[in-house]
Amino acid sequence: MSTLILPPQATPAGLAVDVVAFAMHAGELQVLLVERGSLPHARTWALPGGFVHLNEELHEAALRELRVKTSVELEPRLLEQFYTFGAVQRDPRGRVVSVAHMAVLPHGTVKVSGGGTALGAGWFAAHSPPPLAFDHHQILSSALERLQVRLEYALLALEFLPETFTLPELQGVYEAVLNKRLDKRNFRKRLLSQGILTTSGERRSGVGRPAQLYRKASRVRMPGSL
Amino acid sequence: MSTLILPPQATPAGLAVDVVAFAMHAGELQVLLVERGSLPHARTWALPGGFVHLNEELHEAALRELRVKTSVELEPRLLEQFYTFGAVQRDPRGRVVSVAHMAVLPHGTVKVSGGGTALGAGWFAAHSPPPLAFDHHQILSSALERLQVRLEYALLALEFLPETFTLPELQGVYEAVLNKRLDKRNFRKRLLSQGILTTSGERRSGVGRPAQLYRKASRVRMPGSL
DNA sequence: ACAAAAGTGTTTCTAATACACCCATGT
DNA sequence: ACATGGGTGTATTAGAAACACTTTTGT
Repeated sequence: MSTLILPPQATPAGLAVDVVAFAMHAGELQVLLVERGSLPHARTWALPGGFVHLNEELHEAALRELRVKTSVELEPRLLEQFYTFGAVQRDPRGRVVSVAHMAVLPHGTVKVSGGGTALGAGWFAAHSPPPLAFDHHQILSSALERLQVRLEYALLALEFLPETFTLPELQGVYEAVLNKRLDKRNFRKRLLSQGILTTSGERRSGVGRPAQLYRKASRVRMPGSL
Repeated sequence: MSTLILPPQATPAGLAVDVVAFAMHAGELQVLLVERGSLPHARTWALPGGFVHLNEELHEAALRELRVKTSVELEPRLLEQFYTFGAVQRDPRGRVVSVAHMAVLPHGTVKVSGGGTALGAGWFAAHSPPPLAFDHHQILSSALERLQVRLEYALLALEFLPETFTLPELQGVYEAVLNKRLDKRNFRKRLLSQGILTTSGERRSGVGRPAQLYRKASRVRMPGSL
């Protein structure tokens, strides 16, 4: 396997990544956007993203762009590629394909600020975003769909919360992501019957009756075991 | 929105597409492979694919590569992007990302031959393929998973068959894709209760009792209608 | 007549839904 | 005491799964 050069028909397209980073704030599903500081679309809100470096894996590039452009410090709890947007005219500068990633940031990720070429960064309601640069509105819609599909599957909702949380908080994540109300009793039945939560024995105070705290079960219960 | 040139940090990576084209032959799920005629991996089986042209949409490139490399003439019944493989070292020639597509070819797609740089083309058992070039084994596995997930959803199984077909044939598609046996009675109940099939009134002859022919319902029955 | 493949019903179990009241705490 | 939010149980329905024999044709 000798090292060859790319053949002449290889298109030197620009290779970019964009990141749709979700988090829960104020009981709402929010998405992290940056204000572009350079052309095209200067001073327009956009998804954090940029060009992939030559010796950088796609997910590394996504992580780097997220960190540099928004100054978030916490590790994303999930970061996965979900679709590649490659329409010929999607970027006025030339042929640029963007491998779009979806990220979930844990609770506590609030402070963000611009970095690199971004003038600023901020959180916006994911279901009603401001006007966005390029085809980023399409990318966001597509990410929302994927997030909704993956919510049940794979305990994804837990990634939005701190280590311990109450059932009403967890239900809030479901409702914010699915953008609809759920029945409290059925929700609890469904979640608890899966055996993936254990009570943390403690209670959190506030207005009204305190809620039981839960955490992810250290070892997931197999069907048939106690 | 003026036309700018790509900034210096834009990586000129090679942009390729690969196509995992499935079809049913001899009661088995098969995948279309080509024998590479040039380096690297010359004389190794690989997925049909190649570089995207500068003014070509991704799905157009996938369709072109499928046609040129394998000489298939029929239109794919489904052709959709499913994942982008971009590991830095996946191609010894340099940085090449491949937007992988999954295709379903209808019944009757049998004759294939090499074209372009492909020495030959052929059908192989999708669940036990020969050794493949690059990371194509991983791409194939990934496509199989996606195919299985999408099988129920969207009447995908019908795309493997000719316009009219028998229920045992349809069940054969499910069994071949899922790689497991299904119960005949439950299968028929499930499919017929969806109201998406109508009998074609005719019967096909062969060994044993002839089977009823079906076709996709011209207008899908809505819940509540007759 | 027999071999081969198509066709057919019932029972059981599980999961989803709809729905209304009592409980524990802070003020 | 009351306002606030947390917690609980039952009945109904729909879909999934398990399971064996009869029918129609060609030879």
